[in-house]
Amino acid sequence: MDIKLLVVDDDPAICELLRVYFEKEGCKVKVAQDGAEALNYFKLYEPDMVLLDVMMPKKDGWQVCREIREISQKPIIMVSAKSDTIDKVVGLELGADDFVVKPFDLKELSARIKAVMRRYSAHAKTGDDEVIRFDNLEISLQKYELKLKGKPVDIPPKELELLYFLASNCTRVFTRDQLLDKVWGFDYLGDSRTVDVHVKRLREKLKDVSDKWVLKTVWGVGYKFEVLQ
Amino acid sequence: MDIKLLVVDDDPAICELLRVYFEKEGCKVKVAQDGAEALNYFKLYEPDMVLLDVMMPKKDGWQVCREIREISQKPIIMVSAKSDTIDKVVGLELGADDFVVKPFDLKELSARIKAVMRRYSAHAKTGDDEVIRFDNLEISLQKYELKLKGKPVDIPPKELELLYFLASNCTRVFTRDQLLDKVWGFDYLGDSRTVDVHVKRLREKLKDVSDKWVLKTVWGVGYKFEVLQ
DNA sequence: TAACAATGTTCACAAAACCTTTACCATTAT
DNA sequence: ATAATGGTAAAGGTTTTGTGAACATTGTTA
Repeated sequence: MDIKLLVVDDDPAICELLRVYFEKEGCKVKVAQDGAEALNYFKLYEPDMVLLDVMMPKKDGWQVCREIREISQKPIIMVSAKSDTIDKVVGLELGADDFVVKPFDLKELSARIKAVMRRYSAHAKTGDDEVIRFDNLEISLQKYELKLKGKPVDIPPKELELLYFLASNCTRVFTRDQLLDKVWGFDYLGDSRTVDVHVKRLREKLKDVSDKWVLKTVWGVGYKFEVLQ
Repeated sequence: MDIKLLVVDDDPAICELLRVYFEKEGCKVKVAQDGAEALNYFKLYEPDMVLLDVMMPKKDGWQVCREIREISQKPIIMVSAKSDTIDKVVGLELGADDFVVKPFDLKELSARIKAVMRRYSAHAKTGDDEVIRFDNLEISLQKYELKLKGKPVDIPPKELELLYFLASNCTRVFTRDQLLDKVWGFDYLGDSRTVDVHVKRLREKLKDVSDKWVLKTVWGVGYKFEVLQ
């Protein structure tokens, strides 16, 4: 990975960790400790990508993200301690390209950086609205919207994310633990029966919508989005 | 939670507390009181996860973590009295999977163990879809699906696993005990007639599906998936 | 700030699916 | 013929899942 990286975090230990790791990966790394410094370095240093912590004194990550977006479309990955869905949405709305939750796995972060760079260089601006479609079903992550039989239906974020994940990996079975991992996040602490309840509520909403697909229980294993016929 | 746990702490009271608690949770627990002992037990006992105290006489937790990482990728949770960020960063850099601060809440610790195990097992098998195919027969472990003559057929997990095993080792005979071993698990305690019943139910489902293979009884020995012609 | 609404999580119990054992009969080998 | 082995139906018993309701959390509004 041969890119210029700007790391923005008020915690020197984390900055140092990231610097060491990504220099070993072959990146050039510049570090900024607060929002103002970040903006200065961004203009001077012209990095290929920004790793931006959300919680910082003075100017927070959202503000920095907004200001960078006024002058550049370079990819930004937000880093936060909160796994809050709203945060994720806010971040993506402000033009961030990805979102990583502390404590992060360095390997995963590295993979995400590569993925974002790939997207960025492939189509600098395709504005890819990732929409999943099946019979009478339409899910847009960009709009965070669910349409059944063509009509928008209110749905809580977690349910939407779960349905989106299952539908975009249709026919494949996932255990509850795998779903917690993929949808709730790898650092989620909680009961796997939570998945059951979300599936139950999804099924209520999806009842009588289509007979060409179904949220199926695979006994002893987990759930899958099954496509029929 | 059915895992083997290695607890490393120089305080016997804490070891005992953890041992009692996690045995009640269904784990097997081994205790080591210092770093050297920890490494020996790790090699001998082959635990699924290590709970590792940072501050210990002689060899400290960092050192133990480093040495375990030289021989294994098994998950490690570091336990420390300091909530210092530096500690956390160092720990994660050394390859620890999570970090818990004393005094800890047993429930939270338990939840973290589950979360780490989830991550670990999710990463461990980036399963390609291993599909078994014979005439009019298709078994996918990833989809947990059985197709006969191209059409999906509902089937309980044990039956699917048994058929999958036999078909993926076709023409070879297995005794009931071997099947219990391979399909049910080496620690399964039960009657070997259980296999008969599953074979019977499989045969019902597989009747009239194909004449190019068959679940055959090898008298006095066991069963095999036989390919004809 | 307090009350409220929406969402997410946990819990307990009911329901369903599945697995195992048992008993009895059929088949095979000697 | 008889002893050993396999097939099968049915009866529990166990595990897993569904579900309603309570509780917790978060964000919103008055």
